[in-house]
Amino acid sequence: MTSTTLKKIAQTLGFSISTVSRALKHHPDISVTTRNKILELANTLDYEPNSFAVHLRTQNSKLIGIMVPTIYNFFYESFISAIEEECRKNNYSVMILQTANNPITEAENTKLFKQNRVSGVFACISADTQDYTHFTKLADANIPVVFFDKVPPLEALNKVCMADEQAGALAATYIAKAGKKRVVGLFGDPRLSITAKRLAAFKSTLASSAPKTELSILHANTSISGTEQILKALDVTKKADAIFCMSDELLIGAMKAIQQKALKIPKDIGIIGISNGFIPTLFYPEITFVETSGYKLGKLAFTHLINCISGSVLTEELTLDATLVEGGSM
Amino acid sequence: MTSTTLKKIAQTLGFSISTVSRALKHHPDISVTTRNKILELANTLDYEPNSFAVHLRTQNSKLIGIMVPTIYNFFYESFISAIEEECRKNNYSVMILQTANNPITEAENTKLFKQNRVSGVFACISADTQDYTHFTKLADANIPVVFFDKVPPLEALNKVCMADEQAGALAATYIAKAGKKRVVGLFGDPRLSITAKRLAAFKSTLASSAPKTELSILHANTSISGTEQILKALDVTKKADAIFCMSDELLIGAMKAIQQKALKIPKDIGIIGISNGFIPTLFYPEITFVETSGYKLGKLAFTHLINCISGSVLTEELTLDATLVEGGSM
DNA sequence: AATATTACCGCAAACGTTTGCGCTCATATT
DNA sequence: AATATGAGCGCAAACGTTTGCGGTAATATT
Repeated sequence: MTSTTLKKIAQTLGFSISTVSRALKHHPDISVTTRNKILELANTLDYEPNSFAVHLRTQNSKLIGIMVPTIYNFFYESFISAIEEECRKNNYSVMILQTANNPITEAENTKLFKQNRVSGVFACISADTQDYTHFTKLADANIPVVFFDKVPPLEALNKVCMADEQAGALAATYIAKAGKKRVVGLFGDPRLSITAKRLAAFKSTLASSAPKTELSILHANTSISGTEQILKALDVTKKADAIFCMSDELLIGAMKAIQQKALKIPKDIGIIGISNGFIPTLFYPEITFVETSGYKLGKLAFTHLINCISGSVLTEELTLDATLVEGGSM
Repeated sequence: MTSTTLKKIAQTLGFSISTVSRALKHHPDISVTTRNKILELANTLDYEPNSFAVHLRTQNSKLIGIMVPTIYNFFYESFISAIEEECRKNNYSVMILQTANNPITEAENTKLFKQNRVSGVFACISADTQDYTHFTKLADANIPVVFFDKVPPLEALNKVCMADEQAGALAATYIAKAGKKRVVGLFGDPRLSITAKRLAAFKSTLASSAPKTELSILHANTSISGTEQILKALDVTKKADAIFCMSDELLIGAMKAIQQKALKIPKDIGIIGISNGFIPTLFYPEITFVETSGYKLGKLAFTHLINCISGSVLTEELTLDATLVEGGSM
């Protein structure tokens, strides 16, 4: 059984292909009676337009690419969900590609996007990416790119980010208010702009709102290394009384160390993170965190990309506010 | 800047379109010198074949659809990763669609797959799905479907599943060997075949290898309801000394209850799950679990689908062995 | 020297749509 | 009764590929 085409419908009904095409999209040129005949047959024959033919003809793929390090991450997942929702509404399809934080794969993916003539792409770069030429090639091919979350440190790009400074400051303020004295800050790859921003704001806010607080900054790229760092930090004589983790991954690492040391939260130690909200609820008591909503970011990014596609191309950088969600961990 | 086509290359070089096309795929009819000229220009012009035109002409989308309840799940994620890996190797693209466990969305998605003329689809149905006609429509359109994980209770379908009975039995054996006396089994939606299989095997194995064990079976559809169930179960006078969770979601729920009750693992209570391996490592000590590898399942499913596409269509049901991974939770 | 073979390349159709334009017939306008 | 209007439909080109077939010129074979 080969799939039904306009031609087949036209032939069995005795109309021309163009009439059938127009009837199916309720073109006013077609009379109601023939339109109904055509619609009916199309329905029973389960006609679905061949999107390859459509896109080839219209020169509009109605396809949007999303590139993330991994989809197994609540933040990206919710970002993707938001995009999917909007795409469904606007008759777009999504093409999701993972990079696994590998710059080679990243470059490969941009080629795939180009082959598939995507109308635009959302990209979250990996930590190791230094060369951005594959992205400029996309731009050369008239494919707008909106970077989100982890973005290149370059000017004149479309970026949609969390308010990283605000998030860092919010956490610092909370720790200061709780009256903590010895704070450990666990941060990610220092090369990432997201790390730099969160770190700077966290540091300066803590310094100004609680000047006497001891603060030690640790860096870790994986949850395992996070565990090791925190275990070491907890082995000193003057133990920390609060930990701040700038990401879910690091929070997972820190929590394992705390459980291993059998420390009670929040009695023995307080902990606060920056998260999209899933990981903090896995524990009891639930972890207090600064919320960074991938969903809202996705909605924002989508409208921005649509603007870019439609031509109102004003490269700009948008940011999304952060809010604090209280658990019982401090 | 519009994208480069065969025509453009042909015109600037003075060759015909067909020569360019053949040269680019190293057809023996084309001389080495012209081939090199063409390859060079194509390279500098950054030529990428228009996949819409290719697929329209070849009648082969080289596109594979994956439908899952959610991508935010380590099991599905690793399944998808395996598929992506194979697709990259074999020049396929993937189209990932989520159902959010909504049968309406599920039906919509099959339409999208059909529109995009996917060569085949992997589908994991949602618990609420009762009507399978949208899948039979896919089959009518000559699009093979391989069901995985959660599959319809029908005959004559392509299915790729975990060895659910074996997984349930493995967990039961482990509990019996540990000498546990009062066991709570936390299971998912009883309508799902996956639940039925795991439950039956778990029950009978436990009954035969440790006949004197008290066993109470609980059902929960969400992690929250899992927490509630376990909290209730822990409130009775004769507390359970072991908990079995048939899924990650339920494990999360159970762990929250245990943390809330401040029980020590494994001293106060033992716990074992069925998982793909991520969630159990979030805790200390890490949870012992029966491994169900989404990655391996993906590899298996892919070769099966390729067989179906190539026409060696023998509807069959494949299963994948389960193995036990020891943590320190029992 | 005549013929057969081969290397290299172009023609043209087809995949399934969309859409500008033009055609025919019926109705409305003088 | 002659013309203008419009409703309803078809023609044909185009989107960018792939590919069977045929053609020409150069080389090999007798």
